Amino acid sequence: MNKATRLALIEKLVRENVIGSQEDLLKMMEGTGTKCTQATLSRDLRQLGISRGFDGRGGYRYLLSSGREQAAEAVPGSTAIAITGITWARGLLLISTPPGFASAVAIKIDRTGRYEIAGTVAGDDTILLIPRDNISNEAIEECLMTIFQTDIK
Amino acid sequence: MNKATRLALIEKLVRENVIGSQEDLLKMMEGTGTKCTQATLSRDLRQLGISRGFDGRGGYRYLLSSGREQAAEAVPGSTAIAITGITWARGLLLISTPPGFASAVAIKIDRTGRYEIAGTVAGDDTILLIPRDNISNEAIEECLMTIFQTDIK
DNA sequence: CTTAAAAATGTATAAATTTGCATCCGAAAT
DNA sequence: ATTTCGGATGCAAATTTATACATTTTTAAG
Repeated sequence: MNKATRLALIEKLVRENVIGSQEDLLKMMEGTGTKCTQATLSRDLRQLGISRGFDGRGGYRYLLSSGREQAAEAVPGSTAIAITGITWARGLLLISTPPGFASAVAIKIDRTGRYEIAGTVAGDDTILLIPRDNISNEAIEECLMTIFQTDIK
Repeated sequence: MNKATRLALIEKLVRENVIGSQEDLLKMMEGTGTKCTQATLSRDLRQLGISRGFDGRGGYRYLLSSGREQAAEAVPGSTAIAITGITWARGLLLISTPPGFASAVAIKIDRTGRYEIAGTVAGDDTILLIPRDNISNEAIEECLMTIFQTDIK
């Protein structure tokens, strides 16, 4: 039994069940032959981006983070790692970041003054990037590569 | 001081700051004259649907449930001067403002309820204005002229 | 195969959050 | 003004989660 198997099991259990505590999850794992301690579970949940929210009926429930992407390990001083995902939609690029990081990343993009990028709008953990007319998605992605590659170790 | 005030303060603080524990939030509340105990905070957070997630850097952060954003406080006085530029792209209008002014300007636009404008999204220094289908760029620009001309001395 | 370094895990403990219970406070009714 | 009722709150205990530390396991390099 390896860690990947355990993480997969945990994600599956959390996705398919209403689980209110780590102890409950542990019990659920017992039958499967893939067990661990509560401490390990705590660490696993963080790695999976699974946090405890509310079940809407007065109780708690573990939930997969809405962002869906799990952030890579942080590299201090780097903003490149603050991009956790990108999605194209209607000619616009949605950039995901960890909570609170959107502004910092957007500012970095804005400062380059790249012509291809008409502008950005940053929320808390999402940036909307609007390309100029007649600029391809590929060109924009290349811009981002250029902007952030020096930050990537 | 009543509960509604406290809840509003808590939501505002959580929305605008990276808060990792209830104790931290308590300390932040101290200066405001609206205080309570950590136990009450725990109950308040549940009521507001605010739960603890991850900040993407190895720490924790309290988060509002499903990305509900809240309009910022309107800035009294002239907002016309707060528009530093506009750019059309992909049928959308990007409005630039000085840092921090986007919300105030966007609110002013929204309040007019102009039919031609489907909606706006404000970041910190940029507003994305989405025109309704089949509305010309010129019509939108005229709307803005109308909205802001009274502010222009 | 052996060794060194890194990663993973469990144990024990600390830290953080939740909750039971008693009390307090304010609104409505008498 | 007094009583009554229900929500709100603080306190302290219980519960739940996170982490420091030691140990084991895995990985990588000779």
